[in-house]
Amino acid sequence: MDNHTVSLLLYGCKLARELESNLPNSANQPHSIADSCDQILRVFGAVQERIADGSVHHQHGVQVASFMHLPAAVMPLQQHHAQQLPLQSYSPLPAAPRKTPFSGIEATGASARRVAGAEQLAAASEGSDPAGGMASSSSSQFRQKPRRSDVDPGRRTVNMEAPLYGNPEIPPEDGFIWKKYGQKEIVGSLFPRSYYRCTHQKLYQCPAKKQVQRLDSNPRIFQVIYRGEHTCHMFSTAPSVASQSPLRTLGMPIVSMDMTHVHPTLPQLPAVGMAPSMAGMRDDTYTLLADAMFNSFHSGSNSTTNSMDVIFTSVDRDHQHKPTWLDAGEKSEL
DNA sequence: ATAATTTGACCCTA
DNA sequence: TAGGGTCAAATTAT
Repeated sequence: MDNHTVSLLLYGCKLARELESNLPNSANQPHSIADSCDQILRVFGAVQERIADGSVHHQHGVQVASFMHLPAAVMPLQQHHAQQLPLQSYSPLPAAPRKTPFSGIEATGASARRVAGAEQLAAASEGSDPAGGMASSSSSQFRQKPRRSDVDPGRRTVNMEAPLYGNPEIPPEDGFIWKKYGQKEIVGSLFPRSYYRCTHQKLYQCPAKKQVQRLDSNPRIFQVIYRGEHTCHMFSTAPSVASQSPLRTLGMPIVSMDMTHVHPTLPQLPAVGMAPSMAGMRDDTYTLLADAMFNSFHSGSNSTTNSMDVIFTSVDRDHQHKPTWLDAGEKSEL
């Protein structure tokens, strides 16, 4: 059995372990479980095929890195690994496409589907009454005066439908991690408005905020008003950056640790989980590779020597900064 | 023990 | 002055 097949096998085992550990949380999300099972089956199916084919794909370099060669078919849905997001279903609302928090971001696989869904949910109401549905259920007596936030140029409004499964009162995930800091009853609105800020606001001075309010006219729909841009393209909070990556074609979840996007006043961050050799890596490709590998492997938090160390040790050794685990053809593409 | 959420009070703007 | 946005102590969850 070649390294690639072994890697696939280990990957399948990893998925199975994750399914097991997440089972208590996703017991009421049969689709999530079904997706995980399906993916596990596909991975093991691929292993079976490779064994049956006697496919020997001799590879040099670091064994675990050959996950990067996984066929696209077995890679989707892995945003779940990146940040333990509950897999939720979105029902797109008819609305004109517009800028969203995901604008400028391309992705493939489930990640792309999730983002695309959010894009489709983008409301046509930017610049309109922030109370949105409130207006539909209230007469002009509740017409809100335009406030400072209404003319905020950085404001984006998105309508998102509640997940099909789970508690419909919980607003759907949008790929970022938010910390709730307030809730207000809004005059003329049946539902309170919740205020969230990026969970990394303190650590990275990320200014991103959002307001979430259910529409009076359709309580299943959440109007989400985003304000401020994420500067915390670190760890697993943001779908993030760089659209041109070979990884996207593999459907890898991309979560950037690109330090160039972090607030300029910040000191050099300790880069938790990063091997020292990451620090000097400027090339986006390597950053993205690192992100993908980090997110793919780091969920097993108890393994202190994760594959990242192996990978970047090998990268470090390579003065040309070409990962040793890439095929020659792939190297030439970088 | 720590992190996240709730909620009343306060501040700012129209 | 009303109402939206934020703060921060208290409460709850993990």
